[in-house]
Amino acid sequence: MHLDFNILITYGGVAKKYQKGEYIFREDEAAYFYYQIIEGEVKLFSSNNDGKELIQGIFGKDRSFGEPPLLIDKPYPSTAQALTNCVIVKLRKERLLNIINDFPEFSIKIINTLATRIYNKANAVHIWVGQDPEEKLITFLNNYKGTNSKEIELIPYSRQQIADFTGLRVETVIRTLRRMNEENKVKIIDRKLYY
Amino acid sequence: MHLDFNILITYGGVAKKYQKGEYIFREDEAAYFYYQIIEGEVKLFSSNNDGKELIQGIFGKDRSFGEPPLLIDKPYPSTAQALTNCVIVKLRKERLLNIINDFPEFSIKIINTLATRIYNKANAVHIWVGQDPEEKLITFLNNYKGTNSKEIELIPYSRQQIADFTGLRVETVIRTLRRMNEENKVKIIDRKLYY
DNA sequence: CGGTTACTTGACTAGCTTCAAGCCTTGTGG
DNA sequence: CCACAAGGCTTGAAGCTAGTCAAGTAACCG
Repeated sequence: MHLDFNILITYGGVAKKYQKGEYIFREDEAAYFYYQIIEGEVKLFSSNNDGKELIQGIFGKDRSFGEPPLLIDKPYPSTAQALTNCVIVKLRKERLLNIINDFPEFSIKIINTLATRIYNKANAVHIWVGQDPEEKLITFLNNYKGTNSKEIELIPYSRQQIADFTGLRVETVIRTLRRMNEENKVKIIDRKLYY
Repeated sequence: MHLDFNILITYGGVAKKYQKGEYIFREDEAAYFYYQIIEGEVKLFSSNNDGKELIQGIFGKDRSFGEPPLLIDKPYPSTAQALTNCVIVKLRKERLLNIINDFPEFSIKIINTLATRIYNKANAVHIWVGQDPEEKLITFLNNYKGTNSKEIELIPYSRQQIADFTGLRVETVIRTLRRMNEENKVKIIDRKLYY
């Protein structure tokens, strides 16, 4: 989802700066705002008892995030953290509802956004169905490409991030990718991963 | 989501019987219909290369399913199969859109439904974050109770279904549940599971 | 009752995780 | 411009444990 900047400001949205590493919201907190990224990258993740993270998504410019809990008045099931310095517009829930009221065509937009996210999550499940690490990694890579669709491209994630996306350990990711490189299933050039 | 039966029929919905085991739709098929269960239970699942299943959900009376791909014109990411003999209303996509047009308040309903599903899926991710089987099972059981919220209750799933929900193997589920029973974390009476 | 399905148990094994250590790259401050 | 710190990446060795396979038992259903 992505609302026009001018509309956001008109309805009382406020652009706020976040330092790299700063938290935008945390797991279990109540949801009061609609967030849309103007600049920078945001990581959305849940963590388990041991502090291990599972990344739900990494978002960039013009992406909104955290709407589902906002829309249904539930606490956040995950934490949002700035990966880089960011500028993010915050808009109070009531104001978002005002926008939806004043521009009914947004309903359709929201429905499509939410349906798309469910669809993507349903696909992401394949990552965890896969028994062996290679299957998980391939599914992860395909899902990433699905949203971009070029032929072969740089995967802009660190080994640790890939591990946190797939639920594997860094070492397992490294070893598996190395083997897949030898088998020409991925390309690793100068430590960078291509697929 | 749940539409009134009379409205469904008025707009051209057709009630159809499905035998136990019959498929309602399959992974990768195009989506043309809105489905709502009148009677019986439906299992929604994806499978991997080895034929191992991962259950996305088991639904009963008055539940609709499969809307996200329908709304965004994508093929189904999972398969729907009748767990019992079922009666299900099928409604062509255009007719569903007609209903939405004629009853604008449904937009809100749909948005809430979709937001709720995303929220639940985000929670379900915790199932796979968990390293050890016990953590996965506890998360699964909590998620199940979350939608019902009674104190202690029968879990109406077979060991195999729990395995397919959590991505574990039947044997692992059995052994872990037995240990959890000994440690009073769950109750097993006469092979039935309570939590 | 006979057949089918679900559940249970034991033994074994593969391979992921863990732990520990070292290397490479990048950015920063003197 | 160089030295150093910090973070990411890589490797090896060892242990644990969930998966696999095989067999047997209990419940359910017609």
